[in-house]
Amino acid sequence: MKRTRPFKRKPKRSEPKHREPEVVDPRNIDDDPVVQGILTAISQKRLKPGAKLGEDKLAAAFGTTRIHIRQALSHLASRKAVMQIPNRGAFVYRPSWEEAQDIFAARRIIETAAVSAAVDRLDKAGKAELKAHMEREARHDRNDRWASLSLTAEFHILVAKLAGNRVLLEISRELMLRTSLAIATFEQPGEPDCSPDAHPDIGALILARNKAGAIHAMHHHIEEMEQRIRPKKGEDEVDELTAIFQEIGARARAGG
Amino acid sequence: MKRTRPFKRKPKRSEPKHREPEVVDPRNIDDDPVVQGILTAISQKRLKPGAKLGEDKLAAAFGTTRIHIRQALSHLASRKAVMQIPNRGAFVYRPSWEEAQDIFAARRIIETAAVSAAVDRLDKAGKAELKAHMEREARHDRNDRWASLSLTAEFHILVAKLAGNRVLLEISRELMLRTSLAIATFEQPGEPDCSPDAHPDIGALILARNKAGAIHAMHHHIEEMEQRIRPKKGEDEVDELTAIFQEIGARARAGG
DNA sequence: ATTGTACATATTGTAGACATAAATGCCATG
DNA sequence: CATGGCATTTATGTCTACAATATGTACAAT
Repeated sequence: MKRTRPFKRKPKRSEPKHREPEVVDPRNIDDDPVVQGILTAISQKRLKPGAKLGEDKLAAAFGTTRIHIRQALSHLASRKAVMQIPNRGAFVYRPSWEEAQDIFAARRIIETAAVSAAVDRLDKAGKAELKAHMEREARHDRNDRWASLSLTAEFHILVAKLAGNRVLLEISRELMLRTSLAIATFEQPGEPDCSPDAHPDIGALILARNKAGAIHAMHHHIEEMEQRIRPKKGEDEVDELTAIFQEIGARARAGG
Repeated sequence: MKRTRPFKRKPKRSEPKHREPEVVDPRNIDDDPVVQGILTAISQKRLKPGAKLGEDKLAAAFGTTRIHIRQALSHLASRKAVMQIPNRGAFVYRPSWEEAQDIFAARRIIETAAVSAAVDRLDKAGKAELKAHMEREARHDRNDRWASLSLTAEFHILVAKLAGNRVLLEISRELMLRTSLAIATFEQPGEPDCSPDAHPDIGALILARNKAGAIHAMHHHIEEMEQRIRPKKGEDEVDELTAIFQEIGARARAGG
């Protein structure tokens, strides 16, 4: 070493100047490969609602440590993609029947508004994007279930993107994911998520700048999706039990 | 001990039966006192956008360890209440000007829909709640800034609650918080967040079941809020710099 | 046969220590 | 007087080990 300082000049640092963060790239946890992986697995329905997400197994699968897994899981929990239970672990989120209905209702509100804005703002680039997507969706292999699921989701995301509101886009993304969980929980086996003809119709109406028509078509489309799910009998029994126990628990907390 | 078992009967466990979680209380990270504390501090504008949230300081302030703080911060980051920057720490989120506008636009869409649903579903209990809130808001101490802020936020939350859609309610909560960050970032000093007469008007229209009128009033109210904020000159310069540096960074990454 | 108890195991939660990166202050140099 | 390098300090990121909790199995008791 060149020189040791014999003593500290200013032992107490002068009030650390709080420089606010200006020119930096904020970390985006959504780019985390673990988060991405779990999300795509869920939206492709390879992970079913209620499936256990063990930390060790995930760590081994993704080749990282438990810390990253924990961070990813807690992020997914705050987006209601997984449910965390103390000392038991993380599970793929399973919405209740009421929540499923609320999700569809929220989507009706938000996506009809998105369609409206998309029609208003439609420009050349937007038209091109929309046409490109519609072509891809028209001639994709319908037997490839995973591709179908991805494409149908992308259509709704694309409409939200064309609306030009990033906040609404984030919300739509989240609702899309929760929709696929709702469908996975309550679907009748074998039916597709979206009816195959709805997207071309909506797309064409947007391209034609038929605002009222497009809004109506989107509303109807989401309504149709909702009508494909049914509350499961077994679920109702469980919900009944849950309600009973919750009431008991509440009484216990209140009474003493 | 009573007896030691000489050997294991089944050394390999028979495929752990996956019991799905049914009757359990999922952890709600929102109940965490750290999360609560930071959120209320933000919505009361005691923490300003850009303020640094050091882990050690928070741990000391809340009397807990860094682990809990980290969890809370990462949760808040995924709700866009704080921004995390690698190796620098967490800061109270500061929305961009575009984001602020998008937030208000999203609120116009969602809260007008909420008002509409609230009018449809209004029952005795709802009327009572609404009246009770309006009275509290009418005769609160206008000099108590924190109480005012809480009350005005509660009105919007109450309307979302009356709409009877929990998903929409969560979204509204999140947008409320982000609104207060947007206002804190771009407000003209000294002006209140909400105009004082708007809430009684909207409440009266809901009580009168005047759906169209209530929707229009809510729309106008949010528009008015939005018109109180202005892009800051300094911010624009910074944004310009940010854009430049981001471009440079992207070029560097692309070029090698 | 079914229920209750105790131990074994697996998994999650937590704490502390260590590694690493950014920010600050000091000092030399132009 | 301003600027740039160097060392120190502070703060964050990560790992490892241990503790706490729940689950599963075997066995005893009714």
